[in-house]
Amino acid sequence: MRTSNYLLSTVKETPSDAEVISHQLMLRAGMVRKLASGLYTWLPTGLRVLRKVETIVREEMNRAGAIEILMPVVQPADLWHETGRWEKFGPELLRIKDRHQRDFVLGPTHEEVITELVRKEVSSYKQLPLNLYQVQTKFRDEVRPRFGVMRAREFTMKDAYSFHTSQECLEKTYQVMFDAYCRIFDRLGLEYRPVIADTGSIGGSASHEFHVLAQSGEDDIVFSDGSDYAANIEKAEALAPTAPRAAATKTMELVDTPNAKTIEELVTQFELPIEKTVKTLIVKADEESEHDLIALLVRGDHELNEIKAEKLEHVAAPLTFASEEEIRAAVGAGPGSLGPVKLSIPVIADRSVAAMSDFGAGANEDGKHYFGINWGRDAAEPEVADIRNVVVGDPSPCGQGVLSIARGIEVGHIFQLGDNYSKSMNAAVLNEQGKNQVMTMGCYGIGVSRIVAAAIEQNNDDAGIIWPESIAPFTVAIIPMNMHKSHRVAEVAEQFYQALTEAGVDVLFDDRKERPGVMFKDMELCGIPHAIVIGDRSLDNQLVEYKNRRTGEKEEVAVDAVVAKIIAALK
RNA sequence: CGGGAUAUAGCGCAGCUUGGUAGCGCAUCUGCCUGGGGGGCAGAGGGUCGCAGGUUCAAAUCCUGCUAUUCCGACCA
Repeated sequence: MRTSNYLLSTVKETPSDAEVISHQLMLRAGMVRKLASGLYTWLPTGLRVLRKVETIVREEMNRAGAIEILMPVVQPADLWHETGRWEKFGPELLRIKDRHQRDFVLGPTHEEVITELVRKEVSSYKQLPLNLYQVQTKFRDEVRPRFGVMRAREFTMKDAYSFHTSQECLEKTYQVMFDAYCRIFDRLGLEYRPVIADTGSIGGSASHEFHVLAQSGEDDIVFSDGSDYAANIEKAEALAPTAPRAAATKTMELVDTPNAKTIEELVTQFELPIEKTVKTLIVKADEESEHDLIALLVRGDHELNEIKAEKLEHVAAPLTFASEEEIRAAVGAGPGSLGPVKLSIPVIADRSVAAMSDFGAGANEDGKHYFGINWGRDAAEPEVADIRNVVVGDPSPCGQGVLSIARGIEVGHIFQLGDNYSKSMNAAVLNEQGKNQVMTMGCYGIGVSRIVAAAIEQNNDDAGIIWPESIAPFTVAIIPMNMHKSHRVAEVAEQFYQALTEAGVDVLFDDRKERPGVMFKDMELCGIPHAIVIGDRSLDNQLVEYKNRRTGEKEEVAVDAVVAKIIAALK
């Protein structure tokens, strides 16, 4: 490609509304442009990268035995009613009507459509297992789109769905997909980790996420230093303290705490160790509970894990915090003065809270706390559950090592769905006994457009993007000095361009009538891995300069050797 | 959903307090110079100041409403 025939669209200044580095660089390098909140146009350079990612994903999916199809973005609401997700999905699901006033959705995912397809097309166990995938646009009406294509509303996703007659068969395909994902992220040249994950709104049992490690990631990933255990913090189990609860040493006292509405205020004003305090969070109970509200207790220095909490029996899902009015009506005190003593609603305590003694908590009376509370004596022994986020230094749930935490960008997610969708949609085949059998499903997603941003988060410097070779928009840049005056330079540049193009290399030939500095900056901003600089100065000695974007190393190479050198380096 | 901020040339911003001719840098176009790191000189084009009302002789500027964008929060006990 010649820049004179191309839309390079690079920008010198950093757009003011771009927060993270990948978003800034994608705008500056002319990869994407925003059309509206969460909606992006892909410019030629961005599209080239996107396509390269797609190609790697396709190659590895095909290699792993998956078969490509393409399903519509617009889906009839009927299917979503069948699975109950029309109600469950919430406002993220964009609902539209056609001219006949029939309901449709813009597909945020395709379980319904694929299950509808397979229940019609597949009727015998002999046709299974089957693994179908597509690379398709998804739409999720995100609460807060941000970070450019990292969390966009419209985005490109590879989604695969497998169908089986047995759990064993599903597990086999699940493992094949797990391995294929590792190959994909290896080839993409990214630093990533597969982690144990929650299944979220998609549903199902076993699940792993693939995270690209980056500071700007939106998820907390938990690692053990004593094994290869890794999990999303949503899913990482906080083990019960091994030491038994210490015996009570204090009597409970009622203390006036008019200015302590938060744990922090309580701790600083009364010199209480934060590990001796308890937070009381009031959430709504589900319809089957006898009570409207439930109290959740975590230690003052811990955070509630909402995913764990909403899975508890009698806790309403999605987790909903009670309003101040509801709390006052039920407890008689407002937030800031709540605690387990003489509390009239059911209490669920975190494991670490259950192991506490002589602790402080609200008195359920405005402006007062109890200090020196002990379970059994001052409050009934609570129901105990794991409801907190793990923290750095916690013992690993695998039994070996302690936990550390890093940020990750979720770029892949695989699930064993089981019969969640096939059952509600009655997707069955005849088995070997000639009996109807509901299929077991797996589903496997990769955020293709998000990978482009994630790759930049991991690969950039002050000058711009540093693409891994496998997904660079161009592999080689030809940068001629003063080409429009020097015939010699132009001739050599043309010759390189043809030779590399014929060799199947993606070349960007900067034939603009620009000054050298402009061309250098643009090629570096765009992250092209290899550059050949041609100028009269070195041509005098039959040399040109080779420059590596990642290492920054420069090398003088003989004019007639540089093309061969680069082609060799690419293999 | 709650709170804050912003909206002026393609991009980044000033002007608004104290109402009175629409401004800067970059980019764009023309010419000349320069030609190994976003160069120089000279000239040019480009704006219903987010939208709709209101106040006023006069509104980018003051008032009201709306829209869009963006940041923070949504762990608060």
